[in-house]
Amino acid sequence: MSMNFSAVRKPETPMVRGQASAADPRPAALTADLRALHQLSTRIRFTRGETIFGESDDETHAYKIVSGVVRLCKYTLDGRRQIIDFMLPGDFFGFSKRNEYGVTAEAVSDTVLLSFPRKQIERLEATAPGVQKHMNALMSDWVMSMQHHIVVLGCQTAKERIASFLLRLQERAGVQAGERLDLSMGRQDIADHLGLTIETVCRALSELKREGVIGIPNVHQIAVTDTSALYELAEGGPRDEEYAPMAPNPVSHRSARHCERSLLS
Amino acid sequence: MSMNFSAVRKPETPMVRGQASAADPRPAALTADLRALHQLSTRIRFTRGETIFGESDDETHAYKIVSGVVRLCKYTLDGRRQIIDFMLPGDFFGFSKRNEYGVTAEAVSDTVLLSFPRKQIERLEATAPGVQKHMNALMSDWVMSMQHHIVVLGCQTAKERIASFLLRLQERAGVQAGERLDLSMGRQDIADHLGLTIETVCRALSELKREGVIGIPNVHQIAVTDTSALYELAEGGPRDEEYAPMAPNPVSHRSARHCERSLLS
DNA sequence: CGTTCTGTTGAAGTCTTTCAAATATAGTGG
DNA sequence: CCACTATATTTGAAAGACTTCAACAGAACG
Repeated sequence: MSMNFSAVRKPETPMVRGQASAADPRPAALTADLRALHQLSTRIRFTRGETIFGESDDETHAYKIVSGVVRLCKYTLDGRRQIIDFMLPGDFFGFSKRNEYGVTAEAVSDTVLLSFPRKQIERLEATAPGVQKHMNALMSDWVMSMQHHIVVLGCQTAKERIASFLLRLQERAGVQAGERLDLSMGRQDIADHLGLTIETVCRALSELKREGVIGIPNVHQIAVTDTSALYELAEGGPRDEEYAPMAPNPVSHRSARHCERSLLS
Repeated sequence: MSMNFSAVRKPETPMVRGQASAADPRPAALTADLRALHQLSTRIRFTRGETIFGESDDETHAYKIVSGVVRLCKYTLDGRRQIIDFMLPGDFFGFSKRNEYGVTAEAVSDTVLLSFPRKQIERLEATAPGVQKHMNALMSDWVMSMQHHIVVLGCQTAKERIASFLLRLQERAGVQAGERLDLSMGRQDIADHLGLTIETVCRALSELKREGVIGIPNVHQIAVTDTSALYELAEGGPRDEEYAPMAPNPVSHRSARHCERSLLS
């Protein structure tokens, strides 16, 4: 069973749309290189549900999202689906330094993408050091995000997973306090991302709503009313608690009985 | 909550120990570069349970395993632990292009490592193109492996996870058919890697043993007697079934009711 | 050879899934 | 613009898988 990475998201940059922002904090030479990168791109549209590339397709292009949302998923032989991650506007995906993508990319909503020929990127990487560095940074962020998601899937309860998901989406989408979060993906997509069933996702959302942590004005919008409550759920402790003295309070849920932690060291 | 990647495993190379093998299929210049890399390394030992580096430690060194096993893990504020992956002899870990490691590395067994100063690697990357390529390949493999693990955690039952784990370990360790698989890690480690409890790990192993799929000569060894049975469990279908026509048979477990797959396209 | 740690098995409890049904939303054609 | 159909979401109730608690067995170690 073969697979590989092929997606990454812009680090901090709030939400650059199609062009490096003028307020980009990176050195001038670097942004110049990136601008060169953008010269190579072509605009493409995909409609809701459309497949952008398949897991074993030849990796000919990389993509950057202008608008819309894309899901990167893997299918098992018996038809189970795991959504590795969602890609939001400004995110870059579909490059893996390998021959096939390793994940399937599908449009969650109607989507506009910039398409970059792989050959061109590689040529540019060789000459423009900024591009190389940039790609590495993207990959680094992508790995970070996957590590985090492994923790979510490995250690968290349904409600905690939903909390993590909402917080991360809120951050990435650059939603301000008080603003509403747009969910372009359906409940089934969320379920397949978090390793839950659609019913469990619904119930967890309903419960958070009942508790007053979030509001659900309509199916595709969430209003986070109590961010710190979400944090406590998602991170397993109150916000801003700079690394407590290791396993401080008696843990309640999901196997946390292994706080030995190197008796030596 | 910050994190980043910092580990990778040699791709196909069965199990190089400390030095690039003579049978290395890569171009000569590349292996020369890698040889240069190895000039930079220092030998270090760690004893069972010892911490090699912490999640937020400054990323000063990368490591390659000569012998022993290392676990890369993340701890939540309330003390839950998730083992992102185990590193085996020949594996390279602890480089992330970021400032901190993002994961904690601990010796599962007594371990001998080669330690590479980060600065030196970077210098070498700049001059030796082979090193740069090599690092990218390692990172690419690492991402692949994490994507696979996300599928395991997101879609699989306890028994399936154990099957996936055993198969992957068997492959990586280069265990031949009939040979026994050495488990240096304890049951709790396996549990924390697979998002299960230690009891569930035991029960799943016992069941596989009862079914005649594996043998357990002693706690730290597994004899895989029926590899294809393990495959069917791990991959959700028989071995060598080149991409069935999408969701062929009625799926039994863990939410596989979403086989819409782009009605357009 | 006893103490301690790790692994194994049993039984009860919990959370999530599954199955089922109702409600809401979106899309279509009149 | 409305009625109607298809799709998506929500909720309930029962079943199931995994966890938790508890006790025991076995290996490791001094």
